[in-house]
Amino acid sequence: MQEQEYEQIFSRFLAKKGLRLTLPRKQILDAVFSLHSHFDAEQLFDVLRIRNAEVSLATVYRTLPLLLESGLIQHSMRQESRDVYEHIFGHPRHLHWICRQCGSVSETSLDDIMPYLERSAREQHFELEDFSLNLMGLCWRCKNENRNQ
Amino acid sequence: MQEQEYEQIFSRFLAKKGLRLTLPRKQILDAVFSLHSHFDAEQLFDVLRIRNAEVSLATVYRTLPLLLESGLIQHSMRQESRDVYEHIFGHPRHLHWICRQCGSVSETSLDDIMPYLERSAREQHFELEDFSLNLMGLCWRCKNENRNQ
DNA sequence: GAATAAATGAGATTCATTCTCAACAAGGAC
DNA sequence: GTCCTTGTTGAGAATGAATCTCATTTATTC
Ligand SMILES: [Mn+2]
Ligand SMILES: [Mn+2]
Ligand SMILES: [Zn+2]
Ligand SMILES: [Zn+2]
Repeated sequence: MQEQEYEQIFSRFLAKKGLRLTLPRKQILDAVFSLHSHFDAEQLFDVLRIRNAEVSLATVYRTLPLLLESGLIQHSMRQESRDVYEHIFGHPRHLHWICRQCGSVSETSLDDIMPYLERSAREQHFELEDFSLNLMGLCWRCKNENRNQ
Repeated sequence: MQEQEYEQIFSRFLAKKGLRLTLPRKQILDAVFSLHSHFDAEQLFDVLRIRNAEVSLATVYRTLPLLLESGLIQHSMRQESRDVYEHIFGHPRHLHWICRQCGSVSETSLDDIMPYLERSAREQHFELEDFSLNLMGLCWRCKNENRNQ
């Protein structure tokens, strides 16, 4: 398999910090990019086990902040008292609509909103690094379901 | 002291659920509205102790979801692995700029953004109940500080 | 091939939050 | 009033995601 671009990015990021792209880190990285949805630490750990990667949960927890700092993943939301992430390299930023009843999450574009946030950041001389916009309520499905009762 | 409007609101909310505005709940409510900044459960508990209200921490944790559901407070952010709230009754919604270095939080208006969110919610038939928009990065202060080193 | 610094797994620990449970109050029916 | 149901509370136990400790291993530098 050819070297992925995300691997180069992570490897360079690590090198800049005097760290190395070890096998466990590479396996975690690959697992993260094998997933195409939101995940928490435990789910990522499960994926690693399925892929026969011998990585401990401690190392998963240790690697997540590195992936965050490298910009390859983002912290997306907190659900059921777990931190939820997703990879963002190669994906446009988006916002999350979270149904409080069924827990479903859907995504929409940030295009309309970004310019305002960027302008506001500039006005305050705030160096924006990351952000999250999560909207809670009832999805159309649950809304209808509630109505029919 | 005259009865506060928030008390009426909370009382009615509770009644609708078959619950009562007991003394501990009233004391928690008053403590929440005596604060004019973000707070977490422990900080609220401290305020209650200072005000000589004999309320247990368990009751604080039990009352926060009720206050949330009543719409009197909102969950503002998560900081240092604590859930942070603030009362919103009588305050305009706003977004948070959180400095990752000094931990400071500043607020700006949501006016520019709200219409887009509301339109987007309508388009998806999503019933929006709550949301949070938190922006992480470096405040101007920390940005300058880092530059001068 | 020493010396140094980073990395790891296993298991212990932390600590915000939730749960359990026994005791207590409020309110309605009679 | 008493009985009964339901809600409320404090104290302390339990939970569990996330972090930390430490002994051991691995890579890098000189
Ligand atoms: Mn997403
Ligand atoms: Mn605020
Ligand atoms: Zn739903
Ligand atoms: Zn700062």
